Amino acid sequence: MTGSTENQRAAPRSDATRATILAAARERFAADGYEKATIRAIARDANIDPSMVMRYYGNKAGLFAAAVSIDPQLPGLPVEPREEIGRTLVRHFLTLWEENGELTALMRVGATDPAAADRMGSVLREQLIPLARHVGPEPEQAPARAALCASAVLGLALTRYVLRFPASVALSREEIVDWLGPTIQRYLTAPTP
Amino acid sequence: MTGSTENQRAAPRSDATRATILAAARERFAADGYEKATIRAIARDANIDPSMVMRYYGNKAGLFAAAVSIDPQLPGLPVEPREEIGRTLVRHFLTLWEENGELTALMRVGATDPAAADRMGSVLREQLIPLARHVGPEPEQAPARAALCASAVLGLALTRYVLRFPASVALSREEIVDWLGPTIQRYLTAPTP
DNA sequence: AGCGTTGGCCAACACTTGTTGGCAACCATG
DNA sequence: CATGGTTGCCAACAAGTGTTGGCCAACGCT
Repeated sequence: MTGSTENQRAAPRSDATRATILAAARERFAADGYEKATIRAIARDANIDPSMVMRYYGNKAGLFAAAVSIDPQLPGLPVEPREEIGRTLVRHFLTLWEENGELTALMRVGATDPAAADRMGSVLREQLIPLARHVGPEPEQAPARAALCASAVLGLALTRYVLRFPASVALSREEIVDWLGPTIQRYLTAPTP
Repeated sequence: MTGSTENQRAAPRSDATRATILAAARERFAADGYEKATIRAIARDANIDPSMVMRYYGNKAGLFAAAVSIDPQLPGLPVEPREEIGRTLVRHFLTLWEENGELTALMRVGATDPAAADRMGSVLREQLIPLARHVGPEPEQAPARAALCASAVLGLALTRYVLRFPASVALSREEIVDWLGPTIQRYLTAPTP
């Protein structure tokens, strides 16, 4: 099964539908969450038979795992104007969220599924906390500071992209950066209050 | 059917199981979200037959509506040391969240169900925005300021009570007040950045 | 006692879900 | 041409869902 020693005869057209399924899955998961996004609905969106989804991705969990891959490249961020890191982070997360809607899906699912929740937590553990340790004072406070940053960023994502509060959706990118930037900056670098 | 012109003969013992069902429903909804919290599971928790749930609450939606009633009495808050309103609000929300877990249920459900999302939004509309209008400068900015406060508070609730990030759970009540208080204060009262 | 009302359970319905196996068409290679 | 693997669809399965109606036991009344 897909174990190919010499599979170079031009991409089979299955790859096309494979991608189509994945795209449909992303949209559905983002829009409806895990349970309400049924395989049948996803297959219908992709103009494909439900059984094909199973063939390509094994089961629903596998499809979800494939649909939502997350890695905000935090280590690649410019830390340099150190008093600007708050704004930089907010901008980074905003583009991240607007470019791929899978993040919304991940939040919707994480609200009920522990596995997805842990997946979000891994970003905190492996990227945000190290960043906080690197950029802020008193390294042993890094987890707390990072958690606060996460709550600020995810809170905005929640009200804006998941719950879609009109007042939150109405905020412009610049407003958000101007308001949230200093908050993140303080959470990361300010001395303990 | 239940159309009673004269139903005053002392609380029937059905009220007891009625309450038992409601309690079980709250826990299940909070723990599992709307779809995964099945009527059968709730009934099992309440040591009752599933059909009783239907009899008492009509249908699943009705049960959820009854289980999750939310009204943070924001208007009743002391606004007075006006430079303390940030801390006051954070403390208020923390106790609110710790006293009744239905709020966690509401967030879990709001992540996928638009009706529940709107229900959360109503709190913003009817209580937070008026508060922001009353306490902050430039009343026409009240929606934006209130939305930012909501994102901060809900973000913490998300990471702490829903996703249960260890780093967020580890925060003490005082730490949270000390960190989030100034943030809310700034969102509400600071001049436009 | 007999009566109706109430609180409760059981079994079943109709439906949707994820998932599986069999079968028809294609397409490149021998 | 034949062959074998790929790509796809159809029909069905078993399990779980919300929901309904009928039946039984206990209680309060006259």
